[in-house]
Amino acid sequence: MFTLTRKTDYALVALAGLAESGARNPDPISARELSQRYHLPLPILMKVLKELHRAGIIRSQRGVNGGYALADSPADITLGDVLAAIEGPVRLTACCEEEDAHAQAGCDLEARCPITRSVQRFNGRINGIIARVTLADLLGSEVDVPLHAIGLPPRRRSRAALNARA
Amino acid sequence: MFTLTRKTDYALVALAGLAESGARNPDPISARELSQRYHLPLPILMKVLKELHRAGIIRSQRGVNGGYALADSPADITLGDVLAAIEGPVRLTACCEEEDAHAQAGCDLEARCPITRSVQRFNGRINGIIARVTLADLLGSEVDVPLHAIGLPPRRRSRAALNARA
DNA sequence: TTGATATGGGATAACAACAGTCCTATATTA
DNA sequence: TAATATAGGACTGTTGTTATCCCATATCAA
Repeated sequence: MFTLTRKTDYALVALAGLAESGARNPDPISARELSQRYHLPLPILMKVLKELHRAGIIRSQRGVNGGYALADSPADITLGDVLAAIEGPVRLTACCEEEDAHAQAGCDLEARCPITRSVQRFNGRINGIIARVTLADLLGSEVDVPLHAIGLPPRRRSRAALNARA
Repeated sequence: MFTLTRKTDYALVALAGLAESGARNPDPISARELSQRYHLPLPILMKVLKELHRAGIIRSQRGVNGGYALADSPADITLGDVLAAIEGPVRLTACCEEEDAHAQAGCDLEARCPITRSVQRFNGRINGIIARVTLADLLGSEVDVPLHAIGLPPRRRSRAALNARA
């Protein structure tokens, strides 16, 4: 279904909160405060924030009055960064390994597979897109901007629509 | 991770096989033959083919010399059709319900969520893209064609790369 | 120095989705 | 009638997600 995990949801909301707040105030925000502001379950949010910190997306301040703040400008934090931090690298199939890895582990039909090349190329496109959508885009409801000049042929009718007609 | 399920993998390979074969020969191909040709596990492949048939993507012929064939030209079968048939509709989050549905079921932070609109828009973009990538594209290793004029700003360095530098 | 606050790093268990197997019914052909 | 092949669904083991909890460490203020 291509659905984001709930942890990723929480991560995006929390990052949006940090971005909005950080624009006005340099003080870090605690997990508890974020949890209350957006009604996110505290234990899971804490876990998510730890993972974002480990990935270098946010910086932390321990102790009283501590909390988290973005490590970079919202325009420099991408959806790809967040997905990689929470869910791991985006790979459509097992044959879409990272460049450096010893590729093609697991799939034994590789040799005669008619779609490996295309799937790998499409996987690259997806990674290219999520590497360009930034937190600033998500905040500004400007997702259309980085994607609007996409230049594709007209959208096809869905199969469901075709069947409904018959 | 955005990973396709194995059933979707099998579906795409099987459809590619049907497309290639159907271009030369109108006879249907059995599940067993597809299984042998591409080394796909037969029981799961049979299940997948049934689901593709129920979705109207392929047509079937029962009995001796029976099997499956594409219901349409490869240029008219989209990745979106296949994903919807095997994995259900593509939704990034719970707040990306189908247009007709009674939306926003489940997420209780909806009201103050800072990213709902943008995520919904991005979800729409993804559905637009998978509705334009066809089986013919996947077969012809021409996925670049429908996506190449994407006109996006340069790809950003990944966070991992930035951290490695430090 | 002590206590309160907050993050850092796991360990662990409940739950849902996926992957895979199996059985029976139905249709078609030889 | 026998063999082949799809139609439909029940069922189970595995995996990944979701969620909770515990203890260690750092910081600040009284």
